[in-house]
Amino acid sequence: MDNIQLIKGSCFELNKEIADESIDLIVTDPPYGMSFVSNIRKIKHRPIANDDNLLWLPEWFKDQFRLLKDNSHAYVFCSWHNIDVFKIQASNAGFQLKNILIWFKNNAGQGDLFGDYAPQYELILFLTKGRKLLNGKRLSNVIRCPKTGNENHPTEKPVPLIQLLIEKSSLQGDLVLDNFFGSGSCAIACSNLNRRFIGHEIDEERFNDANKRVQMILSQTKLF
Amino acid sequence: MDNIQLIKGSCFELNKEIADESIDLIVTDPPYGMSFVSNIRKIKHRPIANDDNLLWLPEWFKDQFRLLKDNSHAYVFCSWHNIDVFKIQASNAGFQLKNILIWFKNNAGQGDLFGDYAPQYELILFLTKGRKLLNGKRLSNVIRCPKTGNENHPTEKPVPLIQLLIEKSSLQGDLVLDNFFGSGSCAIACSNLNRRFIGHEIDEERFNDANKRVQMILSQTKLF
DNA sequence: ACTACGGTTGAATCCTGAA
DNA sequence: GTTCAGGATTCAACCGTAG
Repeated sequence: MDNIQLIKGSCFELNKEIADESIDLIVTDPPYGMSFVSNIRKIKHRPIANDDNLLWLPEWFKDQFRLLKDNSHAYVFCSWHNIDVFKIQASNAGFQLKNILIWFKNNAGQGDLFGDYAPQYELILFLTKGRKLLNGKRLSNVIRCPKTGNENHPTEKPVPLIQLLIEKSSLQGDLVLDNFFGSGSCAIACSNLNRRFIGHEIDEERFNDANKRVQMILSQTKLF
Repeated sequence: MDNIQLIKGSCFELNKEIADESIDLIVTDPPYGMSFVSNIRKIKHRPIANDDNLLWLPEWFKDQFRLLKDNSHAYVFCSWHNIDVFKIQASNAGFQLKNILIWFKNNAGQGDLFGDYAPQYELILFLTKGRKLLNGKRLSNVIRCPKTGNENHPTEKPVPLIQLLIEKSSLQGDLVLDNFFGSGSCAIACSNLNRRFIGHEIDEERFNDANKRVQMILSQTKLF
């Protein structure tokens, strides 16, 4: 059985195949519910699946709570636009919202150029099921990390950022779940840190890209 | 008539004396609804009035909306603990939530030392009534500013931070409202920037302290 | 190690014009 | 009138390179 499992398909279906309380850590970047299509690039990226509404969110959070072991952590990215919905639904599902972390990016986004402040952060819900201590020294809830990304994955999360979260909340050999792995940053972080990984991605093209990216890392790892 | 008016009493009552659409800008730091009593200091500070629940929030936001001129801005501090309530009630009152700013402090707070990330920011709701452009160059929605404060006012907001918000969203001579002026930072910022100010504080001791602080600034200003 | 400088980028929103 | 789709737009911060 592979330690890094990338599965193509809908997490809403595929989660049913995962046993209750079998996951040590959740790190995921779900659709924000913003119908986001970047307009900055000449070639527009494809819309993000399930990004047009958040009707799936309540059941999804409940499923995450079911899958996670007791005394474990979950990190869920979101934006301030829907922070109220994410916060309320995470609580409804049984999670304790322990903190809201700030991913403070290197450069700002666009938006209303004259009537608004420039967006330069994203939020990360830090959720707990039971009580678990964080590894290592105490960190701030404002985390500075340069953005990565490309035309195919404008919402890609930096591997170093994901690695930080994984190291704070899991040990080697632990099983990490990411229902929306997108560009595959979490899989790569898990590979780098010797965590087991199971992830889902419904978009075929994104799945293939991430698969290539991960396979390249895995093959490099084997070489040394 | 004084340009800087500090009024002792409940804003819920005293707002009734203010005419509709007579305020150019709102900058305020209401009770966060956390029943916050600091354990850090030897002399525990007195509980914050109206901090045991947020039942007053819907009507308060509606009143703020009534008082504010069209095409104007409001800045309301809050913490992530109740961001959902603040966000929803601000919208219900008619405001557009244009952004959520991050006040990124220089040093972190306490809290759960082993099971949590250290709190190092506070949130500021950036609300609009109608459309108004920001003055000056485009700023990030993450604002770095060192924390100030003392034993009497553990939640004191830095004058430079308040001045930044006031300068972005108002002109000289404009009238700024702060229903919960606490340590009086907003009054001082207004004095420094030649804005008119009207503010309320229900706690007698805090009112007196702020009054002294402001009178000292005003008397210094007159000397030169 | 430090400074200077050019190149690149951005989970967006507004406005316009067509339907 | 109203909705909707598509195009145009900021500049500050950061990075990499060179001196």
